[in-house]
Amino acid sequence: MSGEADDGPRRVGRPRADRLRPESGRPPREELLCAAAELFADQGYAATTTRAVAERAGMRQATMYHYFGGKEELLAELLESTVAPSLVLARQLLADEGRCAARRLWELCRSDVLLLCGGPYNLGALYLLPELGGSRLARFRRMRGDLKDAYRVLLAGTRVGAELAGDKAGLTLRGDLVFGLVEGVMLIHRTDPARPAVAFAEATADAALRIAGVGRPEG
Amino acid sequence: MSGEADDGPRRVGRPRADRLRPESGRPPREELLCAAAELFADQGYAATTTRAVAERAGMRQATMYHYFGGKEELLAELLESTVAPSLVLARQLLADEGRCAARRLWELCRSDVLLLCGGPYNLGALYLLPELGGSRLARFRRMRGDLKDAYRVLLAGTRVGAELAGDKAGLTLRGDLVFGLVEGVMLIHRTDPARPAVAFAEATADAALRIAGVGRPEG
DNA sequence: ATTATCTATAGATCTATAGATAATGC
DNA sequence: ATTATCTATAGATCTATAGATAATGC
Repeated sequence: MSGEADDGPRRVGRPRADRLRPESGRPPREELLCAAAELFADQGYAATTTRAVAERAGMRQATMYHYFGGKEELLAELLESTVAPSLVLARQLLADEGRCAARRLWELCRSDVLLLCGGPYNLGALYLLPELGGSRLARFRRMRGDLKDAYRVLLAGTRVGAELAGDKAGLTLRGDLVFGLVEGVMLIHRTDPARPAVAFAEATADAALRIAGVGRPEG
Repeated sequence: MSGEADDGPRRVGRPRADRLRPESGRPPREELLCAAAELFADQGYAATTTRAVAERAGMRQATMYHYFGGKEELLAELLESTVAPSLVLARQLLADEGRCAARRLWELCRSDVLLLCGGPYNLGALYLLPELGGSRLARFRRMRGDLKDAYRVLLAGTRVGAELAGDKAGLTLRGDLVFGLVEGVMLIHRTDPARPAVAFAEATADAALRIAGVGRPEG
């Protein structure tokens, strides 16, 4: 009994005004990112106002600028945080040359779908925003390009990849189709978010290998 | 020699101000729709202003309201005009029970991709807009749902569909994956619009049948 | 008279900044 | 003193309407 409440608001700075949001406990920066993720995915980037983001995070509009330089900074950070884990996994899988390439490709697909559809917000929908052409998002686009390359390299390592070794365009096409499926299923998920994500991710990975032209590899 | 210029501007009403746009000759309503399609697909719906649409169509902002009630009306008309031809084809194919279901499914996929990627503007990108939840777009959403149903019915008619006859959820899942691929490849097309659309459409249809679990049917 | 367009603008935003305020920390 | 927040607002939009204008049609 130290004389203060549970998770007592022993926080520096002027207290917040409305207590509409019930003090999530998370740091404000994180609250802002989550609020932005949800709103961007739901209503789109351009249609989301800084006021909406801030107020969903429990603070007034101007306070957001204490943490972020503007809306675009929020978007860039969200996008990069979404693609980064996939890229880490992709590099691990690329390096793990002992294992069957088809199996590694399957794992990458599964993990990607899960990451994009499994979270509390439909982060995957961010990939579909038309604003991705923006200049500050160059780093994200590069990361996404690297990820797509990883898909292609893994595909090239499969039995089908070996068959297509001479046909560079054909290999790129198949890689793009696989990558397109993985990103495309996020649209499906948006339509029907009730479906269990894990089974959906595995079914998508299976389908990706069928596109590639190899069957599902054994565990 | 009737005494007037080529396609002489014998048009009623006050002449346009700037002659920045070189008189396309098409009716203004159509010019507006094309301008909107291009801008919505490129920059997104919310980020596109009525001024931008009107001026790309060669008129002043206010003049747009002579033809459309507002931005949302433009979007609704564009979306419906995009999905309508697919739906017509889907119904024809559903009725044509004499032919192999897999072959019909292949044709639907091919035609859809071509329609969405092949046009002068990337109309397919409109499907990805987050604004599709809006109330005035209910009719479009219903049409899109009907189209998805057609995919499912055609899939059910294939050899694989017969195998899955008992497994309703499994059949829905496969149908969604096929439909997801077709819509997803538009993302790919956005990244690389240079690739020839016809070959791309056929490759996507092939991939769709591989997802479904049937090989490419003969001509 | 009818039509298609224009100019002008009211009203409603939205972003980003300036400066005040109310906590804790020392 | 430092920090996180607030209030207030300037400046820049953007939408939609009102009303004028410049053609053709009769």
